[in-house]
Amino acid sequence: MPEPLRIVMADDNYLVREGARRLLEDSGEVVVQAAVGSAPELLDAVRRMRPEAVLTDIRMPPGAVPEGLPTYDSAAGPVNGAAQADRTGRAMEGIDAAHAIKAGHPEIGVVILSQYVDESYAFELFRDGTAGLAYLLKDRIGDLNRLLDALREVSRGGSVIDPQVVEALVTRRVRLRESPLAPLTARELDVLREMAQGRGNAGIAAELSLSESSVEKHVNAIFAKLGLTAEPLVHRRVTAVPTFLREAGLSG
Amino acid sequence: MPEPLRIVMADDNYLVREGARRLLEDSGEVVVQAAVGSAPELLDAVRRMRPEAVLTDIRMPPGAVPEGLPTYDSAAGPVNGAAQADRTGRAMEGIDAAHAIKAGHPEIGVVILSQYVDESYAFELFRDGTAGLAYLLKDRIGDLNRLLDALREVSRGGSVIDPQVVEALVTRRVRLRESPLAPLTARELDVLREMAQGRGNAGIAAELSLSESSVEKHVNAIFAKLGLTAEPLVHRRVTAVPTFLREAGLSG
DNA sequence: GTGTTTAACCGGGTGAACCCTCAGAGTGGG
DNA sequence: CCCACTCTGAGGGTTCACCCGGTTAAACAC
Repeated sequence: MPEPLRIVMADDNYLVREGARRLLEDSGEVVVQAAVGSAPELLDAVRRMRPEAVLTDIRMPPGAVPEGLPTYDSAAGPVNGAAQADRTGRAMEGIDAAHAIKAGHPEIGVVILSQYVDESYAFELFRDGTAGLAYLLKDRIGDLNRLLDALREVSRGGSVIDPQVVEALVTRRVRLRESPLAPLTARELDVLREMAQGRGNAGIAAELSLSESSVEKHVNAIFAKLGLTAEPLVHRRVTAVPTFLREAGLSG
Repeated sequence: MPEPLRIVMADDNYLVREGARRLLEDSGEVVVQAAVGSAPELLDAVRRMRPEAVLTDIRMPPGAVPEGLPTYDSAAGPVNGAAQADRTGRAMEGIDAAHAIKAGHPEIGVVILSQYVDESYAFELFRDGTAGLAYLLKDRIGDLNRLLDALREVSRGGSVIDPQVVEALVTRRVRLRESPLAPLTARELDVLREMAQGRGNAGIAAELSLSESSVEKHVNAIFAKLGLTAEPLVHRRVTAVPTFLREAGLSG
């Protein structure tokens, strides 16, 4: 049996953090040097402990965990967080922490755990390369070995990506290429964006410093490219807007 | 120290299920008779074990967990789930299971764990009363005692609701009353719904078996009640639609 | 029985949104 | 240099969406 792997782990959810820590330690294959609840605490623990690998949730609060909630530090025992900080809603603090860790300690592997497949997050995680990085889905970890294997793999510079995440990355590229917005020119997108905000042609003209007839020209082209042919009972302007909002959400 | 509480727990997430089970058992205050990964398995385990309390995630798949993923049954040891079943996307299987358990065994308490505050789920959980039921948020469980206290409370017929959930229930009622859609008559809502689907006045007239001038009359009243006064650069029809979609999502 | 509200519908008028044709300028590729 | 595309703009015409005032009928509350 190889020597246990030294890791630091982070999850702001108490049950996940303490439960996973217990499972990993009881396996005998991992030493959990710290189990923390926020991104700053994670970076601090990595600095102090120099683990071989890090296991973190993708959704990490940027501030400390709420006051009174304990985390675990093998050198100092349970510690209390600082004053409560509000969530920013950004779900990438785990990824930001991974990049920061990699920048400061390239030899430390990082395993990111995510509740959902989100190809934009995976894309962001791997933008500087995949070495020493893993992206796993919480609901598809069927036993502890899968997690232990990932930790070991990243600690020696390898990479592990859940197949569903790979598939999502591939389909994202295809959907962007096949988006109904793809044939629109930049100016047409400008006009459609203003249209989606409820502006009439005069309002769009004012906003983009164009004449109304130019706006009309663009609007007609937009309808044609989105395949919105004139139909007697349809209000095309209204139907163009959700198309734009849906596709804009995809790419922006 | 009182006698340990006998519980059955359910969560389709392996890390949460096995980690929480380990934490609870190590506390010495709980005996986990079964730890399962799906709603049917939960109901089956409750039938066989007759626990004093149940701890379940709100988001439970209706089918068995994927093949090969182990769950734990203290009488039978690790068991494998049946053939893989797709997720339905409904997040209330945990609540449906709670209702089923309460119907069959009123003396068994149920603790529901949820990742998010969702007042419609809480409303649904408590629609037949709150006795023997708890609704807790995973991210606000700071230590094991909070969970143990809830399990004990529901096992003796009490009720525990996270204050954030109570607040969400209260603000839901207020928001429904203050919705901009509240002053609209039923017929106006019909017209607005068709409008939101991109129909012109002629299309709405055809769909609702009305004349166009009746539709025009309703449309004008809708704009007035939504406070959408005529402004030179604004296309009111386009701005009415997201208002409707947002508010309809709230109450639907 | 009376009054109010909702729902339906019409006619007339105005303004905005399409829709087509024509035209000029700038940019980039072959 | 030529061609295609994008962007801009105008004029003329048609259609649709508002907007107002008026009417009738049904349902409900007082």
